[in-house]
Amino acid sequence: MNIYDVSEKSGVSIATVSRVLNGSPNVSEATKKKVLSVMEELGYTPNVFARGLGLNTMNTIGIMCSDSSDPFLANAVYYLEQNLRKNGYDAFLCCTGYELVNKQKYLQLLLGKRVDAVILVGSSFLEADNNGNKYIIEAAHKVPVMIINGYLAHPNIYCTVCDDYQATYDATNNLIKSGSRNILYLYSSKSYSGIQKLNGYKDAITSNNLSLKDSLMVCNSGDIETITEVLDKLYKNDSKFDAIITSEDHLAVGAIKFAKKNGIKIPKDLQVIGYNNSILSHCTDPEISSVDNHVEALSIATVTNLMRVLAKADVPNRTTLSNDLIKRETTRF
Amino acid sequence: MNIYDVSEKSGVSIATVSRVLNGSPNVSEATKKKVLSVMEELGYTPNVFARGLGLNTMNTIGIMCSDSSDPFLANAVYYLEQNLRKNGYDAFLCCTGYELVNKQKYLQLLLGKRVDAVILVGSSFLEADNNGNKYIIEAAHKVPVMIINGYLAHPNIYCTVCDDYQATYDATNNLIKSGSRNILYLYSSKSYSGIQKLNGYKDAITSNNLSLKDSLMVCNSGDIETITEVLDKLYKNDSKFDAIITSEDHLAVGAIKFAKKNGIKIPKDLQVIGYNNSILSHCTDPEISSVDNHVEALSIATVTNLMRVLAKADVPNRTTLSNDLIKRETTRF
DNA sequence: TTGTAGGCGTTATCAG
DNA sequence: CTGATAACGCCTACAA
Repeated sequence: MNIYDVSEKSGVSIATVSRVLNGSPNVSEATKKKVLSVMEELGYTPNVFARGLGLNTMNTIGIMCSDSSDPFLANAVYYLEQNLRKNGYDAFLCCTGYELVNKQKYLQLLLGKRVDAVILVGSSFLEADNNGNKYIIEAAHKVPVMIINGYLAHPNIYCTVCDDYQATYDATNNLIKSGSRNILYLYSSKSYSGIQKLNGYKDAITSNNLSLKDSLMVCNSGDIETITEVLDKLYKNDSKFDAIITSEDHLAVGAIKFAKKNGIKIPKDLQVIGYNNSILSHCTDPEISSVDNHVEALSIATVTNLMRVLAKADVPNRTTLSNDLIKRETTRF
Repeated sequence: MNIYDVSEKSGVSIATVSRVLNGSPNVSEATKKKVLSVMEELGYTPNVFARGLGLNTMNTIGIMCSDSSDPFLANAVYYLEQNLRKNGYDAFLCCTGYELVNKQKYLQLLLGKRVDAVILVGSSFLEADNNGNKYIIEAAHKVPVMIINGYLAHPNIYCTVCDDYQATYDATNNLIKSGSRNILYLYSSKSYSGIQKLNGYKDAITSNNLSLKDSLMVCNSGDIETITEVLDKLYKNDSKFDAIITSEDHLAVGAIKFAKKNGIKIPKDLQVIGYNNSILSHCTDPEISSVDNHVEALSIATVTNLMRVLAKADVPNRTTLSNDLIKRETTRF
């Protein structure tokens, strides 16, 4: 079943069939109608491989994420796929894990599949060491590279980030204004956005003339239970804190559990702020005030930018979206 | 940069280059070595479109799920992608939503991309009305169709399901054995697995000589807050229940919140069982006893079966995996 | 408005 | 073991 069968059955040349297929205006209404009806009758579907061979594209975008089961990333992947499809693109999903060698290997695989562009979801793709980002830059020589929540200044790389610095700054500032003095910053990774948030925290502390303490900046990549224990230990070791701001909702869940365990009242004696405004923030009691980073908006902006890039339109290297704190029951302001 | 360039530079014909490319044994060690080094030098990558055109496959599998941001589905997609890749296949992701027309449309799109098989994740793909499943059967005429958590008896359709009937039966049974008499079954959808669970519940009730009450089987697809309200209303309307078994963890979260709101002690006066053993079951206080349906095992079994199908090996139409109840703090047994 | 013919980069079938 | 050549199915000048 190919273009020749259609051509034969409808009594026109394959060129005309092809024209109909691609909506060329240079076809008479009559033949167009005839060809279409024959296609329908035969149940003809153009072969994407042959088409790809000629046009050197199959309208496919590669989505890379370290772990698509992470709630934030899962959401991003979901919205990306939806919006890509709206624009006629299919999405290759590629879960790389967190090791550099795998990220490199999978990016190569994707390029080997001749995708039209690559979208990297999550700042975990950017290494602190710039050497670790070479593979991304190399890829950008071949196809546009879109990055969500990470920034790399290079031609053909387009980043969509949310303003994590400002959000954390504001959140910390609000905690201070509402009376907290010893604010613990709890984060799980030193990725691009992890650093942004950390800086927001630091600047808010110092600009309020409070002193920055290393003991109040804790990095731990463990799960809820681990986090609960970590906080417990800090507390028992006489670390004083009256607020916790986190880089991920599950860390905030750990904070809630820690407080309950030790009979600490939230938000009276301890304020807690989560990040991502995921379903987790609704599950606990009290429910967690959390920073909403607008995954959907991030995803839409990324796809919109990508479409412009593919259309050779002008697109800025970085697009920044603002975040909003969703106030629930773990904050006093 | 194509096979001709390599051929020319290495002084052999394109046929030989192709043989090297495909690991044919009929190539002398010497020429093989030479060709490989030239490929390396030129940074040659075979064109997947041309290859696809010849072989009529690009080693691609379509994954369809209604909503990849749902924690359970997100996990499944993650494990599927990982295991497909291990077997040399790439995955097209396709989030269809819950409307039949879209499911049909997207399945066509996927087939149009000439995928080697399709995996449907989640029982939401199976309609109660068998007419609504025609599009799946039609697809099975072209490529193997794998279904996770759904069952459709038809050639070239292979289903991997977890034993939701048994799990719900056992869970309900345990609730009864531990003293509960009025058990509320709370579910969110009448999908294939939704029905399985419901039947397990019913049979456990009747086989314990308790009476089945319509008022104790509640279907609601709302979010946590909605569920809390629904339970609240039931309670205020004097509906008596001393245990709640749910078809999804978030429903159980709603149950916890309802209990807290009304000062009901868990598990003393109310036992609660969740489903999916997702991160949500760790977030609440008390933590939720939940049925683990082994998403990873389901995904692995599906991919394993698929690989066998593609290799023309014999595969049963249905593979059933058992579930396990993970006991936490909301049950007395 | 329509048709002819060449090209896209592989694979596979025959000869040698 | 190697090489020439015909598919694979579509797009697109160029010609008519």
